[in-house]
Amino acid sequence: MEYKQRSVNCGQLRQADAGKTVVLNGWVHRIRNHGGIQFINLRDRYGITQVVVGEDAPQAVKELAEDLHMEYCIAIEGKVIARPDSMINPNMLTGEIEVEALEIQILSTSEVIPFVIDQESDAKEDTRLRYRYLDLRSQGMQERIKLRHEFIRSIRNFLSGRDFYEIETPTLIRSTPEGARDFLVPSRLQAGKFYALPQSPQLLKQILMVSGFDKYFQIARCYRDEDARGDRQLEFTQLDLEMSFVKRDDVLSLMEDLFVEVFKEVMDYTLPSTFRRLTWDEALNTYGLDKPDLRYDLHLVDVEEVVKKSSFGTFKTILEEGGSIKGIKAPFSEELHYTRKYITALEEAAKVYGAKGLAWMKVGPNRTLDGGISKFFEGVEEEVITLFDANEGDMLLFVGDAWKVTCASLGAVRIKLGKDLNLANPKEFVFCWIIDFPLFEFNEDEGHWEAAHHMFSMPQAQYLETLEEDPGSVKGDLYDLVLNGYEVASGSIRIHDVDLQKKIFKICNIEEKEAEERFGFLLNAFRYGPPPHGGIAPGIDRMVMIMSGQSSIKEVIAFPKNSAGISPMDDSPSPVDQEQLDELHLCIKE
RNA sequence: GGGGGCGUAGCGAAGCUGGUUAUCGCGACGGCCUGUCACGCCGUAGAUCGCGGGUUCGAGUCCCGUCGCUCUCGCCA
Repeated sequence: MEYKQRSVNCGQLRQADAGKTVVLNGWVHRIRNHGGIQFINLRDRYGITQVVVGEDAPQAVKELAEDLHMEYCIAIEGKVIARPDSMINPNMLTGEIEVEALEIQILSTSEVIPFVIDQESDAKEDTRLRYRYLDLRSQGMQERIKLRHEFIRSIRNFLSGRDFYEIETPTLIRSTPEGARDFLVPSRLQAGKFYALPQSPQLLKQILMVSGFDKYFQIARCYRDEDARGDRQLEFTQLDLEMSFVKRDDVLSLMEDLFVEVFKEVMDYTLPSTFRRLTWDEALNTYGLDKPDLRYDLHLVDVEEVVKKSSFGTFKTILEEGGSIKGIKAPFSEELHYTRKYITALEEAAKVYGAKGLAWMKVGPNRTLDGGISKFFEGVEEEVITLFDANEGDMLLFVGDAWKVTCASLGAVRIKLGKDLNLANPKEFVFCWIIDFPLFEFNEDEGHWEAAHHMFSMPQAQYLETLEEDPGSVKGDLYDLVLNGYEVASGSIRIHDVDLQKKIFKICNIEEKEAEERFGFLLNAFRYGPPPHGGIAPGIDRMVMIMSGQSSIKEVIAFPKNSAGISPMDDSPSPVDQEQLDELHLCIKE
């Protein structure tokens, strides 16, 4: 079809363009028909331009204009007119001008759309995903997809400038069933055998280090067959990165430099040149979780000493049994009243993470304690108040339980308070490092130790001697990067010593034969002069989500899946033909 | 697998303790309108109230079951 191709886009024209004859291509965003005069807002990726069809317009244009409907794709040829001052629309990029239509071509028509394209679609997520092609037309989605592009481009620029090579690794790889569940791909050529989609390019990038590509990165798609969450999809994108001859701090400072530059470039946001570091122990003890939102300070307080002096038997028993008692101060608030109902809501948040209850007391006038469990603290009020740096109207909340439960429960209370008290500035971005993670955790169900992160992370030097005797105490050269309460990157210095690697396998209850089967190719590579190396992998989707102020990763992925792993647009996953199954040597179990 | 929330017209919502013909906005359709920019005004159509069963004289509303969506715990090296 012959049609007029655009000479300008819909976000471009200004007063200075007045008088020009232009062609615009775009979608009919809104029509305002006043009888004698008609306004058409024409939209494309770049903006919206007002087109006028007035009394003087050619008859053919007037007739065609009457036929237009929302989301028709059209071409307009017209003359740029400067609007008189009184008609300038300051809310539009192109509000200084309008285009007087001389010719209109309908490039394609649209059926009645299921929801109106607006700044943000107000349709339910399910509907938005079914008609994702329409949802993506909204300004909000367009902006987020653009931000994502610029974020990735800026990362590529920075790393290329630092001598990194971007190297692709296969997405059909060997299944190594640790960690998350693998997505499997049946092999046609090798009957009964399967590829797996990578949970991350972990082993391949380590092998690239053995190959001498000492600075590698990749914008890598990763696949984990686990239940989705607001910040988790079946497939997601990581900046996968690895370097040789580096120590932990080299990786951390590279990331700091990277994000300082990228945030400046794509957000015009100035980050500090280094990020705060918390050890894993500190993070849990102080904030209750390993991904604290440090935009606000609200922290947990260890109250074991004062509990010992109190008469609160329940808590004392917990201490005697090796548990942990902590508290948090909910600061006095004009807006939020600490009613019974609200305390119950906080308690519910704590219970999700295993707390049996949430004890409380109020700080009264003249440094007194009221209500709740305050009667058990007679005589030590001053100590409690000092400990929390509390003032009248503050509420003190306590959990006593196993250390992890206490931390996690109060961490959840902290997050709820932060949300309800609006403590976090949505325009602020606060990074921090969590370092010194434990290398192993004990799997109660299976009765053996397993890697807390993955099995290729280096134990810290001072634990090398006692590795096997006391795995629980071993800290690894592991680090997470946290942004506004989300884990946005995770990495470690890797093991590059075959014997040490075998020792780790053994602690994780993996027999030599089994290790050989699964990771033999890595161990083989390690026989030929592997360099010391380490890396990290920031999650692209999560970071763009946070940067764009969203709380769901789906808002920054063009075609995401829903929480059941279904793509409502193309209705995948879908059944396949018997023929396909036969070729793959598969049969479906009823 | 567990817990919370939701499901009413194409879309988004209201519908309190059960009670006539299920309401509103957007959108659609018809009409009027020469300066709007979320245009305005008049009118019209459009709903097996997710589905199945039950209680009742009477169910969108109550009960049981079921399906779907969503958030979340578990899970996510």
